[in-house]
Amino acid sequence: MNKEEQVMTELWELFNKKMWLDGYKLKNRLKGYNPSEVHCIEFIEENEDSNVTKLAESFYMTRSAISKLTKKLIEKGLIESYQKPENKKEIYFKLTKQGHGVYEVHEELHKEYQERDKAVFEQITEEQYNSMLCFTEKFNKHLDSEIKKLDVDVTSGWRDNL
Amino acid sequence: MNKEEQVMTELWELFNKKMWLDGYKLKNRLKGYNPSEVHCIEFIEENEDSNVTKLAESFYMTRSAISKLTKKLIEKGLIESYQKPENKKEIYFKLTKQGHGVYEVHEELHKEYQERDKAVFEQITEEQYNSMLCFTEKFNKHLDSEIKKLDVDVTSGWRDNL
DNA sequence: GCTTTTTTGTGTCCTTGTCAACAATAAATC
DNA sequence: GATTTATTGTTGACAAGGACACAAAAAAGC
Repeated sequence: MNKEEQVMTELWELFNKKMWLDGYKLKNRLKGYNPSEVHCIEFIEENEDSNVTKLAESFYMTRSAISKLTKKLIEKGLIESYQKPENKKEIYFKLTKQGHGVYEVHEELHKEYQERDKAVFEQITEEQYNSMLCFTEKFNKHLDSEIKKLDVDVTSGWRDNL
Repeated sequence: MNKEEQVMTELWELFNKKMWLDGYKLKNRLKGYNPSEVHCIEFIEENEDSNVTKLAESFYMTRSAISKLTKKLIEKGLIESYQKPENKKEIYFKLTKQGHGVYEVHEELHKEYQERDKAVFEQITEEQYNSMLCFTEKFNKHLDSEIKKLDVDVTSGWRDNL
């Protein structure tokens, strides 16, 4: 295996493990809420005037899926929707008090993850950080342009733009 | 945002994009097969005597899901199962000719991905590679030990070991 | 201004994966 | 060697998300 493959493989495993582990902790701490819901709450808190489309773009999911997810969050009383007088089409979301409670717990959890992984990051030198950031930035830009080339809406079904 | 968060965030985005993009290409090239199926075929080809449990562990999925996936692959004529005379419990899988055809196409696709992303990897110095591999290896080992601490079976439902 | 196109959100059907319970076999314990 | 425990794979009910089609509103073109 060449180094390129090796890096990608290791990153793949890393992500699977971290997602599994974080999800496991989350389900134990926030019973009744799954990672998607919490992730959604996090985004709404941190991005003003978020709507179905913005959430879908950010999560690389369909608008359909987000529409159902937000509906459920409204029913659970975690978020509420609002509109602006000048636009009758777009529907925005914000957290309720209860939703904010979930957000806070998740923030704590996030700190716990960092604490848990501190041992790893402490060993990373400034230079190594820069190497990685250099790599991730380049790769992200590259993928953005490749996705753009397709001229496809990331938030809709496959055939929409074929 | 500190560097640690920055790295993780960028890696997260990178993976979402790459998975979306590769999945998109795959669905166009191998119509009728989805990423899970192809991923499964790939693993079976590259790991002798793979069974439901090994697949589940590797994919961080439940045995239940893999059981259904392999069943479908058998029905589609892409893989076949076999047993060993000394063990009546474990069921192993291998590819059929048709399955091997799919494997080959996926290999080509994989090379295309590499070709597509070559521009990024060419800019990475040997030293930067080593930095990243150092990081991923440490992190992977760390996560392995954290998962092991829980003493939970990754391939079964959440409550099995609680 | 009126028509056409795009954007935004939703509903229905279908696929995929989890959860939980289960049977069959193997391994461990006594 | 018999009994208990763990492993392996399967199934059915359910939940999450995608595919597709649609209506309503906004934006663009004329």
